[in-house]
Amino acid sequence: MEKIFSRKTEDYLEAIFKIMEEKGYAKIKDISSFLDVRPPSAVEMVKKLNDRGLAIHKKYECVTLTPKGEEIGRLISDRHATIRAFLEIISVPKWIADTDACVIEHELHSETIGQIKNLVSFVKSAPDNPEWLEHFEIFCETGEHTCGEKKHAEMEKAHPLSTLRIEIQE
Amino acid sequence: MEKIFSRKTEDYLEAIFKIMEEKGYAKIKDISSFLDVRPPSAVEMVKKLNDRGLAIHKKYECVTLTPKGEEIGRLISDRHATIRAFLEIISVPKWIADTDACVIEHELHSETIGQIKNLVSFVKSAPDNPEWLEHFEIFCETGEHTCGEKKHAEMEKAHPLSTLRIEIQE
DNA sequence: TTTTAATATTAGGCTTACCAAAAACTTTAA
DNA sequence: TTAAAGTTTTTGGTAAGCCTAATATTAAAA
Repeated sequence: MEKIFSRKTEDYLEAIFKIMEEKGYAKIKDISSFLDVRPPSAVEMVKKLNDRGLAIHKKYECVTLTPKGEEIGRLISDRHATIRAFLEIISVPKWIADTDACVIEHELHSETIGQIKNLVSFVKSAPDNPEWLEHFEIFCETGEHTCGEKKHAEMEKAHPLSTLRIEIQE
Repeated sequence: MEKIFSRKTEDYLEAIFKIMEEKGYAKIKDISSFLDVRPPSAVEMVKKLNDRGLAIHKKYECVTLTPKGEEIGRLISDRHATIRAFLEIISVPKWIADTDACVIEHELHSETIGQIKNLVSFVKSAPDNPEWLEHFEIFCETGEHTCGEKKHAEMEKAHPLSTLRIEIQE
């Protein structure tokens, strides 16, 4: 599938998809509060989705997705889950993982998403919690390899996770 | 640093930063071809950057960055390198890694970038090419853990890398 | 059933960032 | 030093998405 849809189009399709998963249909208000926009914005976009055959909507009635719209909604939703799972694996706090997944779920090449998916599968299906993940976590705290033979003098210290940093620099 | 700058603002600052790294200054044409936009677009944005104290530009003259603009340009440029390095570690082809890095280098929480940076450091500073990376690559091809004890029947096959897929689904 | 509250829609406007065409300026080459 | 070529700027327009305020419709409560 070529890149055809704008980021916002995908956002709306994903939102409607998720709302429909729960309730079977979506109202304008559901969509606008899900995406944190005002109702007129949702109306406008839903109208476009309808015209493009991605959603079905008649005035004052509920919104549903066409098969095509649903396909895209599900795809983006899956990407979201994949990216989120990956971010959690590398110890990004859940709330950040979720919003950051929103940000990067669009526009990544399928190859990239595929590899992230692989990494997630690799870790989750590993015999146990793989050893290197523990090593990684220790590395995050200390900047040292537990099993380390070489010392890396010129190596920067790892970037510690902190929930309290307000001013953030990298 | 709070999120203040639009994605495009950051793109322009990064572009000017990189061009300046090479030549010491940037011309409108350099910027517009770097970002693949037409000169009037570059002129327009450069004017804004100038007004916001991020770049210096007088009519018909070269563009340079102020210290503040340079700081941001460098930050984005670093993020780009980090993300790209990560994508290459998980076997995303270079050309995809590069364009995808462009896409996700903006708007990610510092915590997230920090953890990706940690992962990259972790792998690159590891005593050798860490064992699990090899395992991961084998996993990508076969969907199996080499050292695997448990079998995961319900596990999906890994998503193979393919340079030839035209139609892409996940 | 009628009033009220909630929701949806329209109308009109804003901002960002893009573009093409034309005009202004620089640089290069004759 | 003037003409041609190249670059930059201005002008005027477009599209996507968002907003507020006002209006229309539906749903709920009296």
